Amino acid sequence: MKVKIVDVAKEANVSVATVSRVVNNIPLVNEETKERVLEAIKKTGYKPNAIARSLKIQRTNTLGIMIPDISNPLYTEMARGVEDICGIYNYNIILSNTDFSPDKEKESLDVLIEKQCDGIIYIGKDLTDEFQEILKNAPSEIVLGNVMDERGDLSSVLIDNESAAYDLAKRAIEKGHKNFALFTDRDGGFTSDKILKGVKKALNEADLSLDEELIIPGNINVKGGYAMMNKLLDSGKDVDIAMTMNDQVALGAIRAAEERGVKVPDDLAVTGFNDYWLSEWVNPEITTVKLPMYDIGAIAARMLIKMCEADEKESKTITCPYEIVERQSM
Amino acid sequence: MKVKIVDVAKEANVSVATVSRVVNNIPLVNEETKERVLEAIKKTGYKPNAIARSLKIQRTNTLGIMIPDISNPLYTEMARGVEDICGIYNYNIILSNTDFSPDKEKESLDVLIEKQCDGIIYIGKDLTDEFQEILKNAPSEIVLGNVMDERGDLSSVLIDNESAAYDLAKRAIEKGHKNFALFTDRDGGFTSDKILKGVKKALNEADLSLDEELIIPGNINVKGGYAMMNKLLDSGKDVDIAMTMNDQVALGAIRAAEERGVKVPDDLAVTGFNDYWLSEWVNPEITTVKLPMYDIGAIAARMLIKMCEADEKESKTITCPYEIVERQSM
DNA sequence: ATATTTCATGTAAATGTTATCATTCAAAAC
DNA sequence: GTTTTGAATGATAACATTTACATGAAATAT
Repeated sequence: MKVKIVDVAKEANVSVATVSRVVNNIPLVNEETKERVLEAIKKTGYKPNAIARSLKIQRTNTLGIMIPDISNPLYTEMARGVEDICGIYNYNIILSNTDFSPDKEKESLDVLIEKQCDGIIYIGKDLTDEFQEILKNAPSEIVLGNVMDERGDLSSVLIDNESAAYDLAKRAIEKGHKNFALFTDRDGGFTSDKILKGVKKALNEADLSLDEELIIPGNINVKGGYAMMNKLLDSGKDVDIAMTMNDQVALGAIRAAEERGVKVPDDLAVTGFNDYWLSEWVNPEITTVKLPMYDIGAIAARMLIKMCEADEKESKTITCPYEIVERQSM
Repeated sequence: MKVKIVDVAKEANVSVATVSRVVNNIPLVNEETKERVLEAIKKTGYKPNAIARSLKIQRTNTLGIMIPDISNPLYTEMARGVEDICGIYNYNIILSNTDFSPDKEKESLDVLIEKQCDGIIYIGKDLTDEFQEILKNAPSEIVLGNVMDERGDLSSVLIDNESAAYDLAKRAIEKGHKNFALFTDRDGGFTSDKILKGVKKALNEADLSLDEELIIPGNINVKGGYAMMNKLLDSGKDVDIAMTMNDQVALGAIRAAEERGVKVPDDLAVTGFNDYWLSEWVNPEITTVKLPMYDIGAIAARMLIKMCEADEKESKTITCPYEIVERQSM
């Protein structure tokens, strides 16, 4: 049988209130009795029941985190950032994979709310109007990670993907590239849109244009990159550079190119997006833009915890800096 | 103010008991009143309070998972396996990073127990006697993931790393390799020990021996691999093959070798361990052994949930199969 | 000496559920 | 017409805490 607060109270010959006081480090308890209670706790092996405690104090010290796929390197860094901050502030994390499925997202959110998470971090690649509405009405505090609430006012911490893509494209233009191909996300989404926009803007400013047929959609992973590059090469079009949405895609693309005898970067430049550790360990090393995914998670968590503790209700959006990192593939 | 069961009861003009019955899908409630209650739930926006429920029924439907580092590809797959199974059986996950720190492990465990997790999955690279004792006495059910309890009887699901290393080394010997180097974990641990043992066994059987000076310890990541290979090459010893404990290490090692003009696999073979998706996308593709990390997580979770639901207390250990996958680096 | 303050402790209500037991009421059985 | 059954519902005691309030004793002030 599990030992509870009344058991240690009996053991120490005090009331449960007193035990509760020493457990929660509330002063106003005599040093000597405190000693006795501590003794009793050790002897009985008492561990407070956080569930009962939460019910009473109406806080769980728990954050819910909705994330598309914890095993996807894109998201795992963010999760770690959240985790580390939670560790510092003594919060726990309930994890929920959503797999980009709206149904799973709704389900997850319900569960997190029912479990009385003090706050919830929503990480995804897009935010539908419908879900925005649902989040807005949630009883828990909400912060969006790497997702923008374009029509609403939910707090969020994100990256200016459009500028990042713009900068990277501009750099490419400066290097003399003129004929661009762009590998986009077949499932669309916020990030993909912004990158497309940024690239187009850079091209426009340089009086270049993007051949719509060279906007090639595919899956955002190595295989997808491999496939998209093959499609590009099959098209027979004249291209200087292929910009991708992600380093893994770039890796797959480079592989496909080299298998067909196309040298990167001499015959064709390739860029990644969202620096991944492996990108400087492959050959050629991938030129990309470094996005501080860990920081996004950490900042979002800190923000959320602040929202939970103070009732500082004003919603903020924080934009994190990125950094173009030029390596060998362009 | 949050709406609770009594609010719904008032709205629907029934007792809380009845509402609870319809929420929990207990029969014996009239179809018409059920309708009315459902209506009231929708109208009030009632969401059951899982905390209160858990307190009453003495179960949380929550699994705790202790994991060294969620952002480490080594562990992230396992986490995903756990997650998926939990999704199916309607459990939630409380995540706790331990960073290989015994102190953090103890802390984590306490928190998970206090939060009344029905079961806990411990993932690590080693199990100290002290912690084994602590786990054995924990009030929650415990399953070890990829960790062996050598002197105890805790349930676990693992891989026969020794055999895997043995098989891989044997394959190397068959290919004519004679002079082995081995890159081990500077921090030691269960996996590292077993691999060393397996390799030695294979060598012994072939009347070969392992030069103790060619057992090179280092960090288990790309940089570590890079450093260990440089150390090996600096030694000037005559070596055919370097076996590593992990694909990332192999990647770093290969890079170091090629930078020094040592061709892999022609001048020197390199093997990885624990197949990682990137290993077939780099050049040369890495020969390794594929360990079903996802499955370990999934099986551990399924086992744990079974232990929580039936009080099937007998402890089991399940060993998962591995597979040598020969690619280009050896 | 009495009144007042301060400190240490105890009592008990409240947190939002579930589940046991009791109750009601109608229909069926006698 | 009375008794029995059984289905539907309600009252309420847990579940393990925290905390506002009450109490009592000792110390201080009057």
